[in-house]
Parts: sequence; structure tokens; C-alpha cells
Amino acid sequence: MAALQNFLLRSLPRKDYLNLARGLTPVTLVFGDVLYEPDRAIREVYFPSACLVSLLTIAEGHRALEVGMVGPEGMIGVPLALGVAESPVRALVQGGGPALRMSKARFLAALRAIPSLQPAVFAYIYALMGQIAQTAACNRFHVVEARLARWLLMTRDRMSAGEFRMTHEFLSHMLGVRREGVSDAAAGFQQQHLIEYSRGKIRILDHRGLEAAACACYRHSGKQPGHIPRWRPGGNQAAVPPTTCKVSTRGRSDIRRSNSTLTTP
Amino acid sequence: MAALQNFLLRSLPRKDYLNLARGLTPVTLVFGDVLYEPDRAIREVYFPSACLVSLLTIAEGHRALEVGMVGPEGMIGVPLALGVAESPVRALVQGGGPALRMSKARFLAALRAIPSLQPAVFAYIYALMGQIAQTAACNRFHVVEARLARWLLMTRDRMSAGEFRMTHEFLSHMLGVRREGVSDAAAGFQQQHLIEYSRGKIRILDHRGLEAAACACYRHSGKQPGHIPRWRPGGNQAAVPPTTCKVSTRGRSDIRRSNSTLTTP
DNA sequence: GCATCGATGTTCGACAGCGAACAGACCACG
DNA sequence: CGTGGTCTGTTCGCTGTCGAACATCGATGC
Repeated sequence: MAALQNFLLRSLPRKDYLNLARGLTPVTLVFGDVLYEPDRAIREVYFPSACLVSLLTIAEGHRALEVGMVGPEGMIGVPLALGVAESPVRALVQGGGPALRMSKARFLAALRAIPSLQPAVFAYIYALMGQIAQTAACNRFHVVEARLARWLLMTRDRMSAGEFRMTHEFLSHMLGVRREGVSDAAAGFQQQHLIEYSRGKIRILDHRGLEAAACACYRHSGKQPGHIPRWRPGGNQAAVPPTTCKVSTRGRSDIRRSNSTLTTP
Repeated sequence: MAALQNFLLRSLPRKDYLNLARGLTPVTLVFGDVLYEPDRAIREVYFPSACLVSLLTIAEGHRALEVGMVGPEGMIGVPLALGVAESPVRALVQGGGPALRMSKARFLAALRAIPSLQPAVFAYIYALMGQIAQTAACNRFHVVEARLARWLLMTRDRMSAGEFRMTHEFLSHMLGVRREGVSDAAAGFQQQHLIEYSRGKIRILDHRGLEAAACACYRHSGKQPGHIPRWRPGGNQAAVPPTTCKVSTRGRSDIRRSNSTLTTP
């Protein structure tokens, strides 16, 4: 059933979910809808089932820039869980589809009444912060082509569909580049038979090929929208040794050096 | 007293602060210390008094990039408040100075025991998310010079000092550019008598001049570390007709258009 | 004072992305 | 069935940043 397609909700004990469900209204989000505008009041939250919402920030005099992507793994409206009723970003429906909506009041009440909800939302907030940080670096360092590939794959994962409506113009707003830059990159992919597109429709043909063209960010934070780091009371340092990503091609671990000469005066 | 220099703590009722203070240990953070490494366990939290910690993300094969800056307005270790005991970013001490430290266990206990603490931390998490998003756009769109000016001003505000130790090399890691790019921009500022520097020391001479050279991001999310910034996207020159926000220099409000043609299939 | 190392200055070619303008292709609608 | 508007292709010069290499200058320790 569609209601359970949202991973965040699905992670709750069934009893709690049923409890919560009374306040949930199935809706269909439509491409182009703006759910939140920066600094405007948040009136309801959304749990995407098979749709996709972009979080955008806008720098004055420039393009918009996507800083986060919310699909069935998360929810729209996390600031409410932090006690703030506005959003720092614009939330734009980017792939239409079914979602579950809940009013602000009901959501706040549910946070108090249903003990398993808050931890789930918090874990998602944590994951979202990581995603935003990762996206920031990606947007700074990687070329349009790699970012486009990453974006297409992430969208595909969240929409569970290999085809979606999306113009180059629109994409340029997500990636923070010119429309021409998107067209260039897309044309390249089409020539390699990785994708095909026409007038606002894009279809992914060769998923693995696209993955090869995408930057590593996709492998790190893109796929597997469902997984969220678990908190172990004991602390879990042993588990993950690496992830300390190499810093740059030329050794620059100097940044960690103890710097006897650079102690603050 | 130095302990109260942290705005987050100072926002608590005095009684709660005194209660909390028993678990706080005054420490001096030293330039270059790494408090957290991505995906490693968080063992304690820090409340900066007059020091500065950078949150860095690392894209593989590239430079580091600062995505957030924490001074006396915030704390280090917010994931704990979300029930997660690891950090998605590296936390690097960037301006040494006094801070208050608290063990993970005590902090978690305090969150339960002191009712005013959680809302304060949550409000800060919200502000931090806004800052990260804003920084992402800034890093994407603005030239090195403007970002350098912004960075210097933000650092000055948080360190409450017009002079600090900082090499161009180090700065390049914060801004995500080459060292030479920083040197260029800095040389320009020095020639204009906005700053002066030598061998790892930078002094701000003309604060207002720097502000003029900085991107608007500084005015929107940079200064006034004490108050939770009501973050506004880019310009907000008064009458931005609400939901329409200008998207780029050339009219592009088409992004919101009702899209009868672009409804998902 | 001298050696050494770290910090900064300078230069080179290369290139990704920008801003602007225009042309062609395709679709929806009248 | 044509027409208008949208989407995509293509071009131009320009600028900011990159990568690499090397030169100099100043502080620090011997």
C-alpha cells in the first residue's frame, strides 16, 4: 500500500504508524509546486511516497541551487521537529507523485504522543545535514557532466523510475549552471547511449554507464535513500575506519599537523 | 566570566545554566586540533567562548571545503542532540581560544534533565542548517575575493578580534580554492589597505571596506553570531513578490509556472 | 650570523563555465 | 494545417580558476 512506501514512516513500529496514520492525508504532489518558500511559515509536513522534492537555496543575483533532495527516504518540514516553523530553503516539487500530508499541529502533537517518531525524524535530520554538506562540496568541485549524472541517478533511485519529465532549463537551476552547460553534458550522454531525451522527457538507458560518469558523491551519499546511521550508545568508532577520504591528489594532511608555530597567541 | 561568553548557554535561564555548569570543563582549544573526524564517534561536545571551529567536508580527490563556522553562538557536537553519535563533517579548530567541554554522557543526561537546553540546541541546529545551505550557494557562485572578505569578517565577528593567525594555505582549504588564489585576493585587499598580513598573521584594517568587498552572504548569515539568524535567501530586496523569487538575472519565474504541460505522467 | 624551513610572490598555459545571441526542431492548440 | 511558444543546438569572446613550477622573503633555531 502506498502509504507505507515512505521509509521514514515504515521504520516506525506498526502500532505507532497506525496511530500516526489518522493524521495523514494522501495527496498527489505536482511538478512545480512550491511547498515552502524561505522564511515563510510551514503549515504542514509531507512524507513522499514516490515523488521527489528539491531543497533550493538562492544566492542573490544568481541561479538557484539545489542543496538537498528529499524522496521516500525522508520528509519535508523537518524544522518543525526542531521547534522552528519556517524553512531556510525553498522546497520545490521536482518529480510529481503520491505523498502523505499532515498538518503542523497534528505533527507536533504526534511528536509528543508517539515516542518512536522523534528519533526517526532526528535520524533523518542528521542524514539530511550530511547530504547538504556533501552536495556543497560536490557543487564546488565537480564538473557539470559528473554532477548531471549524479543527479539523474539520484532522481531515478527516488522516483523508482528510469524516465521522468525534466527540461534542461529546469536542470540548470538544480545544478546551478547555465542551461547550455546542461545541454552540452546531456548531449554527450545521449551520444554515448547512456540516456535519451526529448523536449522535457529524459530516460535513463544505461544505468551503469551513468554511474561511471558520475562523481563519487553518488556512491557516498546518493543511493540507498533508506539507510540512516544507527546510534549505538557505546559509540562505534571501530566500525568505519576509512571514510576519511583522501584529501587531494597531492598530500595535504598537513592540515592536521600539530603546528607548534601556529598556536594562537 | 568566560563561561557565559557562549551565547547558546547564555540564552538559558540562569538556574538551568548553573545546573548545567557542573558538567562543563573549561578548556583551551588549539589551532589545528581536529575535534571530530567524519564518521568517527563523538565523545564530547564543546561550547566555544571566544574561539572558532570550522566544519569541513572533503570531496575525494579534492581540497577540503568549509561548510559551516561555529563560534560563541553555537556548539560542536549537535548530532548528539539528534541521537546520532557521529559527525558527518570534520570539525577543525581554526581560531584557538577558550571553550567549555562536556562529555557525551553528561550532555545526553542534561538534555533530559534540563528542559530549556533542548530547544536552545534545536534552534541552533536549525540556524546551522541554514548556514550550511547558504555557504553552499556562496561557494558555488561567488568569486574568491568576495568569499575571502566574507570569511575574514565572519572570523573577526566570532573571535572578537581584528587579528588572527592564518596562512594563505590554510585559508585555501576553507574556501576550497588554491593557495595562489587566496594570495592574489589577499594582496589586492592589502593594496587597498583593507587588511595587512605577514607570515601567518592577518589583521583587518578597514572593516567597512571589507564589507563592501564581501558578498551579500555576509550581511545575511554572517554577522551577529549571537542571534539566531533569520536567514534570507540572497537578496530579499523588499518586495520580492513572495513565491516568485527571481531566479537569475534574466527573468526565470517560469520555474513556478503551473505546468499543465509538465504534470508527471 | 647562518642555515633552514615555511610563507608568500609570480608566472605560464589550459580549460570550464559564463553571458549573450540566434537558429532549428518539435509540440500543442486553435 | 498552420502558428506560436517551448525546448534544444550552436556559436562567440571572456573571465576566473586550475595545475605546476620556481623565486623570494622572513622567522626560527643553532
